[in-house]
Amino acid sequence: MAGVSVRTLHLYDQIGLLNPAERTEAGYRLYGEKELLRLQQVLFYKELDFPLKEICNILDDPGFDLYQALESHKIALNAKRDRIATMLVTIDKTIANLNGKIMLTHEELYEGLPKEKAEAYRKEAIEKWGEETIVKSENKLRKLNKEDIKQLKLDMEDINKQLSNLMQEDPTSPKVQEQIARHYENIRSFWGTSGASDAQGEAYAGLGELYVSDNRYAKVDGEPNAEFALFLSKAMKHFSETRLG
Amino acid sequence: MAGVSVRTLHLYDQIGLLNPAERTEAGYRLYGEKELLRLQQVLFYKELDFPLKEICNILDDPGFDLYQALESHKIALNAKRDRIATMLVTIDKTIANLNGKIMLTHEELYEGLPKEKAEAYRKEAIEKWGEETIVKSENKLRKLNKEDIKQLKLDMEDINKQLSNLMQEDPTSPKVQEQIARHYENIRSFWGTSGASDAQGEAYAGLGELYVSDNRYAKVDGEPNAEFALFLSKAMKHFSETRLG
DNA sequence: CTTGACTCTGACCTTACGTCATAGCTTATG
DNA sequence: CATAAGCTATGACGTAAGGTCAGAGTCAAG
Repeated sequence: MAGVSVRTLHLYDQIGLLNPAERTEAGYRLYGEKELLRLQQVLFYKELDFPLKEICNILDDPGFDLYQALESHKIALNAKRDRIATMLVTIDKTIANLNGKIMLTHEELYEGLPKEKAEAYRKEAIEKWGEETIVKSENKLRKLNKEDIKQLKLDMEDINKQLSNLMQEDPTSPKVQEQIARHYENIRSFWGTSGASDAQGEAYAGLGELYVSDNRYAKVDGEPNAEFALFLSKAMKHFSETRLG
Repeated sequence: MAGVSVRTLHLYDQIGLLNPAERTEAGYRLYGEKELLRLQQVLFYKELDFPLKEICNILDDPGFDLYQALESHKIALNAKRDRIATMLVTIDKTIANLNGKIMLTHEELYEGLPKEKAEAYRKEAIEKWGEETIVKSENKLRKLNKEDIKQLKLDMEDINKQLSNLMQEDPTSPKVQEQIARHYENIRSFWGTSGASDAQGEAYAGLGELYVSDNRYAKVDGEPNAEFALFLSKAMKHFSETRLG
């Protein structure tokens, strides 16, 4: 009738938030105009995410301090909003990093695919991430010729091998950081320097976090290796703070 | 040890999200480094408000589409954030209206209080709503002399009497709207016109909503009257839309 | 050996309902 | 009038992510 389910009315009746005006012989609940008005009030506060118990107090306790309730509720909501904002930033970073890595695999895919399939795949990719991202990336890739790419891939393999052999070292040690510097330059060749340069540090550290949160990327001998991921992320974080910050 | 409770570890073990590396004879759970790393991943996604079940999939299902998960999660978070923003606006409006009404009662209080008590009350009020609000309001009130205030109060009583006698009428009828216009002017004398003028309409309609959501304000013969509140809010809404919008 | 601090399992509690089962009521139709 | 469709009532269980409690076992220190 008014956008609330029967079950909801049962519940409100049960907790004394909204009692029916009367019952029929058969026990059916009957609500009058007064109850509809009260329901409006209940829904108003429910829209503000007040718990039902507190709505009870607001409506029934004459000494209830509505001000303080609103103010503290406002503070709580602000905190929630801030937390969501933080989460959105983190998600965006994660997606950006994921895109960065996927670009690498793209290049591998494009290389070995017949043109038709590559075209179909491209369409799908555009649907997923939007045209802009894809086109940007392709433009970047076009500037690299096949020899460049092959070389970068070989370099990356070597860097990974070196780093996986240094896993027992301190991630901040010069030996490790030297390889990390190579790693960074290699990654940057794919990413280009299109991002705002002062954000590159964060992006690189974020990529390290990605390695930890998604085990598909940090591999040793072809197998995902969580310890290697953590090692890399520490080393990359240190690098970004000391050399890119 | 790592910011998670024992109960949490029990739960994660139970749902297969994080199983201990082994158990002692006595059944104690033992976690190795690998498990700590996995815990980091779990916490990462939990911070993003992913449900535990989905974290299971992210970490264990190799065919899981992390992109789509992140994108749709992002959409959901955006919706949540927007909803919270709306709630904050509504709360602010409600508080502002409440303040507006409280200012009226303030003036009554200040009038009859000895200076010391008034001063103490003022301090408390400043703590609650911030100095700016209070000072603004006091400046406004100072411009009105006692005769003005007395007259406004008498007018308001008359307006309320007239309106309560019109409760059976259509809230949009000219007779009602004529009294509502008086009501608006009277209120405005207290509020001043300090708000952005294009927001006055919304503020007035919002005051009407307040009457519905808080039964302390709309009274007939000194008694709260929910029907009168609804009648007033409808009439005020119509007024703000036709005359202030 | 005892004590205190820890762990184990199992169970119940929280929010605001949705869903289901069983039973009774109401109403339209044959 | 009988019956079936569609409503309602009550009671119960399930949800997410643990918190809290109870009773029992375990560990290290004094």
